Amino acid sequence: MNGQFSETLKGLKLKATPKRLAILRLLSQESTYVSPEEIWQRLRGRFGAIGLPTVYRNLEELAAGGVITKVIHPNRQLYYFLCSNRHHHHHFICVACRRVEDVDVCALNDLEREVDAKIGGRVLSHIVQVNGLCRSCAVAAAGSGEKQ
Amino acid sequence: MNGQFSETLKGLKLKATPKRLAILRLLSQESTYVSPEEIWQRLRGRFGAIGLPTVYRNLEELAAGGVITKVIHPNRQLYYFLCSNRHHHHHFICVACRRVEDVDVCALNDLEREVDAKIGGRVLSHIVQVNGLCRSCAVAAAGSGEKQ
DNA sequence: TCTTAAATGAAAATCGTTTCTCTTTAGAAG
DNA sequence: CTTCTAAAGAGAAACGATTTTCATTTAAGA
Ligand SMILES: [Zn+2]
Ligand SMILES: [Zn+2]
Ligand SMILES: [Zn+2]
Ligand SMILES: [Zn+2]
Repeated sequence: MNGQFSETLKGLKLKATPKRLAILRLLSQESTYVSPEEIWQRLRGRFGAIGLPTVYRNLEELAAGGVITKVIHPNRQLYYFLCSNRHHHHHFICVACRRVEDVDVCALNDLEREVDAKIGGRVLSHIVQVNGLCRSCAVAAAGSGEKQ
Repeated sequence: MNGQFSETLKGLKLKATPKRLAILRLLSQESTYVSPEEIWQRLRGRFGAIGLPTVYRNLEELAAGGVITKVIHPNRQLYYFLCSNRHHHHHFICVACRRVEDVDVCALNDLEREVDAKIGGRVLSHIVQVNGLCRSCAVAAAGSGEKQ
């Protein structure tokens, strides 16, 4: 389990430090997207301490290495999510409870090709994300009275 | 021309103030995405003055009203773009020169339907954006020596 | 005009994120 | 098991884009 993560880190040429392993372990157990601050709060007790900059740095490195994913949030803050789905896909995120669901959109390679053909140049990255309320949050919202 | 914008603002129940009209005019003449700060800089001379918060507020209102579009930028700062294409579509953005090109992806309604069916709940918004280098910027980058 | 809610500017606050600098440590080499 | 060094981390401070506050001005309908 930890060996798994150590391998992952070795693959990225990152040292398998306790902090990194803890961050990975936490993310892997979490089914929602999480902010650096939250990760920091949850990790503070264990270890003597962990610095917030360390959390930010590691999350950034892991995201750059493709191990975790950044969430594009309407509030423009940073959130990360570890998804074990190894195929190219994208996400539905619940803005209320922060759950994440995989979305397999078939047209993505087509998309990149279309852009490539029409615009030329180089595609560096693409974002596809659906924001909303998951079923339970939508039901809850409907239960109390809100718009419509 | 200004009447056009006044109508737009009236439609959003926003007063047609000189500042708003100027922001709209500026955006409509611009073929790239622009930051609030840049808009502010360019508008300072005309009028006695315009406040940066005013720029931020108005851009946000216009975006909320669907008149302009937010760009999701890798550097996580705010950028806006006024696109006259009235159909549902998304964008290719050049991270170098900030040009914006329309991308018509056919699968979008399908996407929302798929999410709706698979996940349930309520879809509030979706993001589709392709980031890269436009043709000329890619050529320029290739011209000088960079990675690969 | 007159009236009023909306809009604005200037200054200050906010706060998520990053930088700095010194100390510690993982991991490879011997 | 030591030694060595580049990488990693802690804590504090800085940063800076964005937002808030609040007193003043203004668009627009009556
Ligand atoms: Zn996933
Ligand atoms: Zn939810
Ligand atoms: Zn370009
Ligand atoms: Zn467009």
